Amino acid sequence: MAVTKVPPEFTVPPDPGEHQGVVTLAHVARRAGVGESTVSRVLRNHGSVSQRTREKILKAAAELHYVPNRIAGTLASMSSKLVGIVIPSVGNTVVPEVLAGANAVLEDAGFQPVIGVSNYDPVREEALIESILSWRPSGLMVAGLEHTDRAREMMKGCGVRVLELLDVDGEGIDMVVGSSHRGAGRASAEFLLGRGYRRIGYVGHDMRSDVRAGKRLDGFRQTMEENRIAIVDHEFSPDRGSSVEGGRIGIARLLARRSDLDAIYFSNDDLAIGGYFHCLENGISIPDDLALFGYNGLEIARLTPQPLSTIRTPRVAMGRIGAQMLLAGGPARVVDMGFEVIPGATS
Amino acid sequence: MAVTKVPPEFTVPPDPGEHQGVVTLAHVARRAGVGESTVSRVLRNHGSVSQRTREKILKAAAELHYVPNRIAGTLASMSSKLVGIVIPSVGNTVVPEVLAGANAVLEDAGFQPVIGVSNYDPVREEALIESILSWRPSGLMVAGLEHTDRAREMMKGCGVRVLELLDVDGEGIDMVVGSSHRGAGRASAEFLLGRGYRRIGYVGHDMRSDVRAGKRLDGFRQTMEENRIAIVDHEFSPDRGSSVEGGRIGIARLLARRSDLDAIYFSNDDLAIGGYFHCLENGISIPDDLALFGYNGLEIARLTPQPLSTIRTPRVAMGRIGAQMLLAGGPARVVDMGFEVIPGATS
DNA sequence: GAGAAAAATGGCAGCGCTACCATTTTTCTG
DNA sequence: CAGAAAAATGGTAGCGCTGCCATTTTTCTC
Repeated sequence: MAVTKVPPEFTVPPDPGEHQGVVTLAHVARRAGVGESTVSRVLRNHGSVSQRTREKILKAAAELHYVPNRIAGTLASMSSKLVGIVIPSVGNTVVPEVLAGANAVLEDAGFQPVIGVSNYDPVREEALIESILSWRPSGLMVAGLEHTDRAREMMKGCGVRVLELLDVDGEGIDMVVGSSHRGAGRASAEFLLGRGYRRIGYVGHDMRSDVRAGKRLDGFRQTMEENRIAIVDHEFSPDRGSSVEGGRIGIARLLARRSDLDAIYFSNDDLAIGGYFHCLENGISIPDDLALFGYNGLEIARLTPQPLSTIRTPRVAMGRIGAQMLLAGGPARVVDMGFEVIPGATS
Repeated sequence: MAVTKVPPEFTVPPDPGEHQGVVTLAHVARRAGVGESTVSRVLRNHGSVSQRTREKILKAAAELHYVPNRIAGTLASMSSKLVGIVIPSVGNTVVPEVLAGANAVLEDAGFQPVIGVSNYDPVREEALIESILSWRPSGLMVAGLEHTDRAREMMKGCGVRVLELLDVDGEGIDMVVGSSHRGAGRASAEFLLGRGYRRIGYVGHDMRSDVRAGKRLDGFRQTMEENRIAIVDHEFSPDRGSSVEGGRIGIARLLARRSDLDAIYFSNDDLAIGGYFHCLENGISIPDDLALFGYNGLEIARLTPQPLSTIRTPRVAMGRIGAQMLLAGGPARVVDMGFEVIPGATS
């Protein structure tokens, strides 16, 4: 059987609707009987055009179902309406909130987010940053302050404003909006010590990937040491990322080893809720038998039968303010949004 | 005081790093002493180039910190490595999972997602679709089958492959990957009726915005009616979107009116968990006094002291398979990914 | 109503890259 | 080693739009 050579015009995907190539600005101009630049002015609402031609052009554009090509527009104007966003994960409850705050601002300003997910992997993050920068965004938002050397270099030298989110403990590249995790850790320790707890355990997840959880533990430890008290024991859930299940498993293992703990500090609310469920199920009375403390101030942690003791950060506001700063483009600076200790009922 | 006219070169944002305009492919070509097309071939790894020149070019590119301009590349090649994604919300636990599945596939194929969030508003969705189409993506993923007429028209006529996610109950535009919500509603009713529950209430959130929740209720009602049993009473939480709190409030109100219910069907797991917490707090014994049933099969719903009775859908797989189909570009078709009833311990 | 100012409009050169073709160089063949 | 085939390379016309400038038209002003 002979091999049939397919003519090139049949290899392109079949396009529904009978159009010979897509409608361009030139088509609209011809149809409206005006010059291209006039059409461009009308569509961007920029420059002066008489009411009559404006209507003529709008009519022609609508009739042709014209959709402007922003790729071409961006290339020509050398300024894009794209903003790059690199986040460590989407599953996480925290990131979507920041994203929501940022997105609201970006959308109002006509910007479109281009998103990359690093899965807490710095190497992947580096690749994503490079890839996103190749879209020549007007700004770049990344989570955290820790990046590979090459990633930092790219972000410094690309001529694009960069905003680092969610953390202020460290050296920023350009603009930084977040809160102190070390400080949150210290505040957590102070809170538990202040309530008289002395035999405190820790349940966390993989520190290598989640640097910020590591910083919290750091701060926590530091304050404990300053009070000459040690963390009795700790358990790291093997789970990738944070999860309720990790908390359940972690607390079970920890309590199996140490039955004399009076409080447990969790690396975040997800784990803490898992721990809380474990206690509910096993008749461990909270906070009398055992106190629990988390981090994040998730909605659900406030709605459990006993609200969780935790620390809340203004995540939506971080996203919002971060995006505003990025678009406004002022001088490089660090904004510490602070945090709030939520006493709850589990400590 | 005289007005100082600022020379144009000082009105551009100050760029860190001393570069006179950004490095372009032409710079790399000059530095490597070769033609532009050769550089392009090397950088895209496409076409034949000798080892010697390849190395020369790569070296030059690295030395100049060259970052390709994909905007220009896309315009020239008329095919982009962008995929548009329109989602109803980010806060929702469901969407991130689908996103994660899709993103994994997209990234492996070198695509970058451009995301828009509609907040369950069809008008906003329409605007987002238009906006995203103007970036000339290679594909478009949208949540759900319900769109404004103009949105449908744009998606049909734009020559871009479209994938509708999360639902199969209705007419699709091009490709569809999801599961039946009406079917899930029916299965939920069958399950509860099969276990002998007869006095069933419903707690849901705003149906107008979340069409899929409405479809589930529809299917649920239908099966109930076929069995000559009516939903005793219902409560719609006024909350925007789904939330644990809405469930708590809803169940409280419903039980205040009707103390004789033996089961409650929730529009989703978030609400159901809220309901569950309410029961825990008020000493309502589950499932003896009252049975609970949700929808989604969230991780957390499986880890409460009593696992929630619910329905799970393969969301990550939906995202993954959807993205694969979109990139592969086969014929238009509908893939029903089905669902699974999780008996749990709350019914 | 002439002359000036302001508003409206069109023309066209790029933006940085890729696709295509032409040309040069290298590698095969017998 | 000539001649052909294959590999390597360069030149260049756009992709669709915007920014700038030149030109035309309208609106003031006295």
